[in-house]
Amino acid sequence: MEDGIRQRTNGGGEIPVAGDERKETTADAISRGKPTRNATPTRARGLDRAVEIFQLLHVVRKPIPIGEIAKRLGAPRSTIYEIVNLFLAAGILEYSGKGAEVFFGRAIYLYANDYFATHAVVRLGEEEVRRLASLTDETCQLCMPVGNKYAVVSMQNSARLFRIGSDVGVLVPIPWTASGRFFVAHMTPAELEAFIPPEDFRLQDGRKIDPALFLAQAKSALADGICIIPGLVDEHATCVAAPITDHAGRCVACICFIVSAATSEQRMRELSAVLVESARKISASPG
Amino acid sequence: MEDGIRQRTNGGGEIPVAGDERKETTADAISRGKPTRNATPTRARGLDRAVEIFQLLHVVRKPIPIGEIAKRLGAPRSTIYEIVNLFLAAGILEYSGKGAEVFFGRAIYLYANDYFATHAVVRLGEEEVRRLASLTDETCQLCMPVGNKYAVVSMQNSARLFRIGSDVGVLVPIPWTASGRFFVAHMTPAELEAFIPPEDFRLQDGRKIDPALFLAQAKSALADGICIIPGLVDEHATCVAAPITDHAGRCVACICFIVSAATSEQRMRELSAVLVESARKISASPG
DNA sequence: CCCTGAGGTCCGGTATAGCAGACATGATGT
DNA sequence: ACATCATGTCTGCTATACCGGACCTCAGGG
Repeated sequence: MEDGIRQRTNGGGEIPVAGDERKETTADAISRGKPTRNATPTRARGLDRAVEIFQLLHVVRKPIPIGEIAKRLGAPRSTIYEIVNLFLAAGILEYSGKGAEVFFGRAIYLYANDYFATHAVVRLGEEEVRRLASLTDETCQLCMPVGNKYAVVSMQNSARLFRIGSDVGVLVPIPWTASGRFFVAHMTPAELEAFIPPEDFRLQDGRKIDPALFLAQAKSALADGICIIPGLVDEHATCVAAPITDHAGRCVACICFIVSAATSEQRMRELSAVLVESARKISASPG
Repeated sequence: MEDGIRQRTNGGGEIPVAGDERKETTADAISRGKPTRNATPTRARGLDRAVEIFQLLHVVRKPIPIGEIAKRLGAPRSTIYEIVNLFLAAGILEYSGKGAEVFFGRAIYLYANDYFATHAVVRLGEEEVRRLASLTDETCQLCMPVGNKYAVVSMQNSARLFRIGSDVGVLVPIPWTASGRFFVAHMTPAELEAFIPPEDFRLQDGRKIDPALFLAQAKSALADGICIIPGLVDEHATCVAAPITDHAGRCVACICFIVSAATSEQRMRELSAVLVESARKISASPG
């Protein structure tokens, strides 16, 4: 499934992935306003290619031929073969689908297991998502930031199902939902501008979000401990989110509901209370 | 492929991790009897370091400081910092635990989700493991090969719990269990010798397994469609496994019970029948 | 048949990524 | 106080990893 804003890559060197910033290497560099303007189309190194391959596989979400990877990345075939073969041997990628196609491998799966085991937030968060969804019969999600996007880590649809744009695991621009507000609430306007790719302020339906308004919403959401934003993912949907913080008080995840915009104020208050309670419970835990 | 004189770049310091063979790149190369001769301790490339980092994190199974990674890999600190920072920016690794420690990141988790979604075997296998464990009240596992080891992908302990040596995700030498038999049953003795590191034929209690006997057991297991081996993981445990095959008939996973060695023959037959049935059901599915 | 376009391998040259090691900093211990 | 150790950054030299491109095979399709 293509999600809207894809520009067909017409023989170019640009990766067709919706926003990514693999050029920035250190965490510090992200907040810096580094223009990333690199003049010469120069030789790339294997590690960068590797990351690009992972990101590409993630957005296509299905096995693709090795040659296709090279084509989409605008990279030399020989190089991609070399790298992919290395990862195949390590089990990080594996042949999948019809013969010549590759995808993520078992090793990745095991590594994710390790991640899961050490992260109480994810473990407990997924539990809470299931619990809240069955308790309230609303669509509930656990979201976490990934680079300059965020991802739905876990989702439970309500019985009276409501159309949801995003799938589990897909990277979504931060301005697109209420949850995103919490991930940037601590930033200055300059930091925000450096952090969010400009195109991410454009919603799926074409409307633009004003960065200043966005940041104001974020600050006020942080102060309130809850964020309610209507009409973002969908004209008829409202997003309610509460922040989950680590021991240092930084927002590391959000738990949220996607509800009908027609939901009564009374019920919104109830849902908010439930979210805040859940978020607090998870935040308290170590990890 | 007739010229054996190709000098595969075989450098790289030895990683102190129990067996790994990331140097062999193609599936074909695995069956070749390359002795992994290691020449000069030369400069390693970033991609190899990256794989080593992943494998190290996987075996320690908890966040560790970046400097510690360098030390354990015998790699220059500056290099490891560079690579780790790159992966931190991509969300593949992330700071975790106390400040300076790093571990697998959210991106890995999302990639694993993609893997899971495209692999019916894993999805259905995990279901079956839960079902069989509750049905029979025995410890049940789903196992898959990873490189020249195998991993427990999913495990459900029985109520009357029985001491199990391996944890989910840990890489285990193939000769150590009944399941392993199926992964190598198609090989010739020469292929087997090239594939399994010699030290893997030594069990935890020090006993050695004869490769010839091992292969004989494997062949007969394949013919029977079931494999019952007592006293491998533990003197008082017996391993029962059935193979799950892909559309081409190759064994891609095993589902197995770990039961007491005192289990009656009658019950072993019942358990075997259940396993075979489950394995057949999963094998039939596409993916 | 030949032509095209896949998948996959191999090779030599050169831009550059990795290495060694210095340096700054902040804990910790005695 | 000093000594020790760990984290993290930076720099210049040079071994080599990436690249371009040739090459082979196989599978259609006309």
